[in-house]
Amino acid sequence: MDIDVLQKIPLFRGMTENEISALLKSLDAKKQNYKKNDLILHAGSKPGVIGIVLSGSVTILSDDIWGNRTILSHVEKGGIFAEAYALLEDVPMLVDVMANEDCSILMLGTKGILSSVVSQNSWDYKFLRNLLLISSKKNLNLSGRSFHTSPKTIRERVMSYLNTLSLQNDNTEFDIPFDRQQLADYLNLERSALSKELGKMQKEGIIETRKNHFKLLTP
Amino acid sequence: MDIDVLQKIPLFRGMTENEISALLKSLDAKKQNYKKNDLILHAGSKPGVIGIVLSGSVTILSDDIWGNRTILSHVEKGGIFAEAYALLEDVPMLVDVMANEDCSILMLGTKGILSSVVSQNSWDYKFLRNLLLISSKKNLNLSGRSFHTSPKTIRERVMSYLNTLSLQNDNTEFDIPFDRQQLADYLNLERSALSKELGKMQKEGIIETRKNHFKLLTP
DNA sequence: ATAAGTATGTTGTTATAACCACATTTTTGA
DNA sequence: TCAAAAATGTGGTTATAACAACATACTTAT
Repeated sequence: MDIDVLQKIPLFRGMTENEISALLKSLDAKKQNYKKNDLILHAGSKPGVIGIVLSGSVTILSDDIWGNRTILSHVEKGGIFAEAYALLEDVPMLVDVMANEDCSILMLGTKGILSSVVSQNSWDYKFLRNLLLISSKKNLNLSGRSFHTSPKTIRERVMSYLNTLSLQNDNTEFDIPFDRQQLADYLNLERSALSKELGKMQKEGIIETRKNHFKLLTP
Repeated sequence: MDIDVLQKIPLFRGMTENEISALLKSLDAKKQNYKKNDLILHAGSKPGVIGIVLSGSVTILSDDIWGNRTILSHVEKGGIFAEAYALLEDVPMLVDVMANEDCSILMLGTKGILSSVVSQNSWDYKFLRNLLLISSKKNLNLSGRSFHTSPKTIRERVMSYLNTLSLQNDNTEFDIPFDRQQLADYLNLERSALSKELGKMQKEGIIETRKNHFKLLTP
């Protein structure tokens, strides 16, 4: 295990090599390799591990009992998955985790990690802190998306999203990090329907847009 | 400040009275009262505080620049809000927090709480642990909802939701915690449209339902 | 037991988003 | 710089969800 690789991962930020190797031993770290489409964790189980993507990427998905598959998200190199399930030990997973391509995963057994009431060693406090930071970021992303996708009309979803971007940039003019297809996916819309609506909004003088650059107009 | 009241709040779980009062002092705790519809925190600001609802309840909402208001969620007594923003100190709030009724709020200034690399006292480790637990739970709830609301058709959203409940209960027969209106709100649907679809699904022999009891049939 | 109130179901209409097929523009790379 | 590919836009059609208005069932309190 290359400790110096791990030091660059957000989960291990601020930790010394010694702390990381103590952590790995203590949490029974196991590196595992998967082939594309291998099932890594499955819905209904309680694996009690945090998965860290060392290479490749994984897909979070769900198959329902009628056979429909839905892709929920991807986790890239350096990202972690299943951490919420690992911490809430009695909640069964509601999703599957599958190898999106050949990948290697580091599994940390977190059983009982939240049960001690005091910091026991030099790394557990940092580990909790990093987990909390990651969890908070995921939270903000999730609630932002849920916010943008709750309106029923395309217009409202777009407005909600652009308004947020404007706030974040503290400017009515800004770039978005998506192309049209990605924006449509993010807002749970059909691409061409989104294009159509953006066109209308321009004609109505509400926005100006070219590629991923947007300008909000308030007449 | 009644410490024994705080001990019942998840954020302070496992802490002694001494620890809680040390924490309150250290985090510059301030109790504040708000009248219904008072703005407690506003979009664009970086308050750097965790809000704890001691009595009453608050609403998380967003007003966009075109004047449309969207209600995002409610936080009841004992719940906390703005914690993700408090921890990610440079992210401006994307939402407003408003008093849903007369309420009293305990504000904790968390500035720099994540900057120390070691546990400094007897409460910070417990505090981080509780925050992480709360954050993880919010995460699971958020991603679950986002999952259930991403399909475009009513049928698929309902199936997704019921399938999850079935998994959680490890049974094809279960009760849901919503009435029809609440389920519609949760799935971002119109109530009568939901009723219609549930009726269809029963006729087709996919489900059986009466009130909030459901049974999944797989023919 | 009954009336009032609330929740749920039903029907028909309308608005709108998905979908499809293709045109146009932009990007890429040879 | 040109051809190919990718991204984006447009128009028409269809499916479906929202909406409105009302009927029925189920609760609750008196």
